[in-house]
Amino acid sequence: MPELPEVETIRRGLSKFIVKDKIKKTTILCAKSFQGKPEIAKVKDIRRFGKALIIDLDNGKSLMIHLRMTGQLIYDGKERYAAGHPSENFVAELPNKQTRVIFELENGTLYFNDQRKFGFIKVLDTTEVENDPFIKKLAKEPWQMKEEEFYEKLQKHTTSIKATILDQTIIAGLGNIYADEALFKAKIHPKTKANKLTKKQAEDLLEAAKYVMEKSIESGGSTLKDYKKADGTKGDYLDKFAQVFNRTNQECPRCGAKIVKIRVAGRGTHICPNCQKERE
DNA sequence: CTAGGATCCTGTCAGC
DNA sequence: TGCTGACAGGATCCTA
Repeated sequence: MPELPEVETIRRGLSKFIVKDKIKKTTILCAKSFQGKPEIAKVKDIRRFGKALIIDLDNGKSLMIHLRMTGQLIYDGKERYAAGHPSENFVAELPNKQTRVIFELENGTLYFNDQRKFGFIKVLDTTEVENDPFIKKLAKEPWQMKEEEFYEKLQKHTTSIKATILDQTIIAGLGNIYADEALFKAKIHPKTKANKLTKKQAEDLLEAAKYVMEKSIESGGSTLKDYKKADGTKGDYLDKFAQVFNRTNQECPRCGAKIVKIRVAGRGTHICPNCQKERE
């Protein structure tokens, strides 16, 4: 679930708590969730490549973390910092049955929770991070991509524009939410063939992708502070910026038509049938 | 090379 | 209440 904005939010938030602190002990509760041998070392830096997080250690090793659908990182020290897939775990007693890995640091504890076990942490030599297959194949992020380059890339793909922008080797960072949001903003139907987009549409889409993700990063993605409202009830951070995602039957904020949920590229897809007309 | 579908896993929710 | 199937903010592998 966490897409680029959530992972960037975690990178920024977690850095404040664990950079310069030392990992003293690692407890692996689910073997599938941790590949390699745990390291005892200080945290030097946290980097991000697309949706992957890299924790660089001071002994030449790095921890690559991919949260996939349901991963979360929750730091418990003097205060709690939780981000990733929003759930009750943000405020729950930890560890619990969804906790897969526990890192004990000098000043606190970092929990890696992951309901569906699709996410993982793996130990790499820091010098090898950029050779990791996932990271090596990763395309540029929207901010690094030129309009012309994006348009040229789309010309090579005959599948739906939604499937195309979800492909991290074509453009990095978008997931199901921001793909829907960007397509809505650019007024493009998700089933449109990628190579049928006009140059103007490609430009609008790239611009929209940057806009929706920037806006989400500014609002802090899904973090503890958004999760629990002042009255103690469950928050919904999506309400802050999502125009179509998870808003089936609600009114389109642009034209008032009812938002519809369809299936594209095997994923639930939200559109305004009036703003995003299917052509041909 | 492409594209579509199954798959990894656990949990929740709608419908009967 | 209990069961069943569909679905889930991701990516890879397999097939044709």
